Order: sequence, then structure tokens, then C-alpha cells
Amino acid sequence: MTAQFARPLSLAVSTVIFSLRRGADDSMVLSLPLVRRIRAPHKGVWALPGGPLGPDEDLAQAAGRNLRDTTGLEPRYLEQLYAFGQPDRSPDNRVVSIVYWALVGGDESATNFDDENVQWFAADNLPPLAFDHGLIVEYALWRLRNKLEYSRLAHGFLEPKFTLAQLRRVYEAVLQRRLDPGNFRRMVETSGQVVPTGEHLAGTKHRPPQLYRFNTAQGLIDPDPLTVRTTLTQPGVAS
Amino acid sequence: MTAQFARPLSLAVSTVIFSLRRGADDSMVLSLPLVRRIRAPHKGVWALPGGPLGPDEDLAQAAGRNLRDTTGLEPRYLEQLYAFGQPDRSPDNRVVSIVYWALVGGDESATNFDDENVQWFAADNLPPLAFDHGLIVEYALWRLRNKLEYSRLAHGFLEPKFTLAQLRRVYEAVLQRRLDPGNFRRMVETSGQVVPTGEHLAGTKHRPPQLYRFNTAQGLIDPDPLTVRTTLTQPGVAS
DNA sequence: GCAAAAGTGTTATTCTTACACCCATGA
DNA sequence: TCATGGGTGTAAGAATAACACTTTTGC
Repeated sequence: MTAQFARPLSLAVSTVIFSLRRGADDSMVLSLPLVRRIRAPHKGVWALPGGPLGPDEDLAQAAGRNLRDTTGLEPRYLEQLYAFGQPDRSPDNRVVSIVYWALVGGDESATNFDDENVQWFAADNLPPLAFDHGLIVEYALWRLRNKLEYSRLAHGFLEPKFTLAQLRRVYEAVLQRRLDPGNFRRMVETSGQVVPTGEHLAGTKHRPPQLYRFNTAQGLIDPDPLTVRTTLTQPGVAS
Repeated sequence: MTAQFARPLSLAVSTVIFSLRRGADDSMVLSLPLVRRIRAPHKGVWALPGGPLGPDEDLAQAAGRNLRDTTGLEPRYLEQLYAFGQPDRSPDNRVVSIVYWALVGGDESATNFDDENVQWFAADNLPPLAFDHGLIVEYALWRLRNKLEYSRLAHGFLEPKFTLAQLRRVYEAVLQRRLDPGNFRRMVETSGQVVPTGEHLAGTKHRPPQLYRFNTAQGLIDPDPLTVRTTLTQPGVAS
């Protein structure tokens, strides 16, 4: 069962990290951090953060650790995306990459990185990427948009307390289309995934909006069997 | 980047294979083939078919090859399920398994296997499984049921020409609930995924039903970016 | 004719969507 | 008072679901 060949096979874990960052005109921009490769192949080209799997590490742990190490950020959500294993995806070695995707809060991603080889990019304006990472990001974006619509994934982008307009802007930035405020309010209220706190946000130059929080009592709607297990064993991650 | 540890890491590719087999009372039973392990660990226990990744093999190719080798069956559909990598999922070595799931036609699965260590089991009545394969099958079942509802996955179970009642029975067997024949007909007709051939099935002791075929002109509804690529490069698999 | 499944029609209900309009605040 | 977004109401249209009914065959 052990894989041993002339061409050595290595296993890597990479992560597509998403955040909503404040744009020039105060809009929200879906962004992700990339690292510049400092060695061949594809030296100098931007790529997804990634690294090897530790000897006693779970795959998700490896993704989380690598995320923290290279970006200094803490994931609010972490989910496996796909395993990529085309024989020719790396020119030299045979590399199978198990790719995760993650969400981090907008505040944590506000500052830039110390390392000039790590940088934020807008999701709709990426540089050319190394290996098959362009396809990987494309797939991660598709998954993010799909999953947002039938799960309460958006809390990964927000603070514990938020207004419904903030939540709506998360949806609009990710899905890249305007949503009717009234209908959005009803949609999210009837879903039961959100609870009003009674508090109101002051200081706006209009009617003070109510603050909401996510309903921790209610789980996901129709969670898959893997999510059920992981949330029971390690709450907080992979909700 | 190469993973080299005291405890050797091996990469395996396994597959959950689904088929609809004829049950005792002529009903359709969702079934899957399992192989009995002939060595430790878990010697004698039933497990998913699987094996190592070949040096120049794509992950999906490895899954398909292994499927043909151990069961003699040809996959009609093949999709990656998940990568499992818990450090303790195998008692001895560290094994990361990239698991695929597949559909094979009911006719191909009609006969039993020559090898007594390969056997069909009903999906809702499985024996205890080795490693974490029980969880894997549970997840594969969840994916199959979910995906059936928004894709034309059912053709993996059927012949090129079929009646709408046969198609409905596929749905009923997989989803494990009765569907209204009239509503089902309209649902599937308006979806445009199916085309009437004009031919009729004779020999029934009631009104002869029309034969349909799947609409090859129309692609999947909202296919993910990976599926788009694979269907363009190798049509037939992973539709 | 009778049974059985094919195939069609009809209606109630729920979900979605568009959009009008009132409310509460700062300037 | 006005501008601005918060928040509510409403009604048309689409999708869903339950079920009655007609059609065409074999026996």
C-alpha cells in the first residue's frame, strides 16, 4: 500500500484564504493573500500558501497551522476543498496537494504583512499564479459562493454583533450582485440563523439599526456527516 | 516539501461504488461492493476497494483502474469525495486516503463476483467496516442523495433508453421516499434534461410507456469549474 | 369489463421578487 | 426640513405538492 516510485511523491497541504477588505470607495472587496515563491519551480510567481503535512497532524490542522505561520491570521472557518493530483501539475516532483479554503475576519486582514513576499489581492483581479493554483482559486470561489447561499457561512467574515445591512453587504460582495434590503431581511429572519440582541448601533446619520448575532443554538441546515462529527469533537472550527 | 518522517506516509486511492440491484420483491436496492481484507490490520473485515497511486496516474484514473481491477465493473460516473488523513485512522502506518465515489449500471452489477472476497451489500444494511470506512460510506451516501436532486446523475444507473417510471424508481431508491408520478413527470420534462425518443416499450400489462433518453446537448446546470474542465478534456467520465 | 400503470388537469399553498411606503436619526 | 438608510407591507408570478381524472394496454 505504500507508494514508492522512481519519481518521489510528496504530499502538500495548501489553503485558499478569503477575507472581505475595505476597498478604496469604502466598499467591501473579496480578497485573498498570496505568497511569492522564493525558489524554483515558478520562482518569483505568486502562489497559494502551503506546506508539508506534519507526522501527527490532521489534514485540517496542517492547513490551519500553515495559515497561521505564513499569514499570522486565525481562521474563522476551515473546510477541505479538493485534492489535486495531476501527474504534470508540478514540473519536477510529483506533488499531490490537498487544498483547504478558509475565511478570516475583515479586521484581522486590515493590516498588511511584514513579509513583502506575502500580499493581499482582490479575488477578481489576481496576478498569474504558479502551478494549477489559478484553477484552484476559481474552484474555491465557486464553492464559497454556492455554500454561502445555503449555510450561515457569512459569520466568518463578521464580528459577533452586526447589523443586517452589514450581513447583506457580505452577501453582495461575495455573490457580486445587489440584494433587495427588505427581502434579505425577511429571508435571514425567517431562517432563524440570526437573533436580534435588542441593542442598536448609534452614531449613524439615519435611523439606528438593530444589532444581531448568529444563533449558536441552531446548527447548520442539513449538515453533511463529516461536519457533524468535526463540530462535535472540535467546536469552533469547521462550523 | 517532501514528506519524510519516522512513520512512513503512504497515499491510497479508494472508491465507494454504487449500483441499483434488483431486490427480492423486484424492488431496486441501492448497493455497493466491498472487499474482505486478507491481511492485517483488520484482517477478515470488509472494506472499500482501494490501492496505491500509480507513478504517472491521475487520481481519478487510479480510482477507475482500481475499480475495474477489483470488481470488473466499468464506472459510468466518477467523482472525488474527500481526502481522509486522520493520523490514527490506520493503526500501523500513516495512510492518507483520497476517496472517490462511482456509479455503475444495474445490469453490470447483476452477476456476482468470482472472488468470494468481493461481495455486494445493501447500502442500508452494511457489515462493520474496517478503518473509518463506515464514516466514508455514510458521507458518500449523503453526497449521492444531495447531488441527485440538482444534477442529472441518475443516468449512471440506467440504460441509454428508459421510461420515466424507471427514472422515478431510481430517484425513489436513492432518496428512499415515494414520489408522485405526475409531478415527477412534469419536473423532469420541464428540466429539459430528458428527451422523448418516440419509441414505446411493449409487453407491459398496461398502457405502453414512452422511452426517453438523456439530453446530451444540454450540460449540467451550474457545473463547478473542475467539472467543466474534465468534461471538455475527457468526455464521458465525470459528467 | 377490470386492473394497472401511463399520462393530463386542477387547485391550494408556499416561495420568490419587485417595489411602494413609512420610520428614526443627523445635519 | 431634507437626505439616508432602517424597516414594513403588499401583490404578482413561479415553484411545489396533493390528488382527481382520463387513456391504453393485457388478461
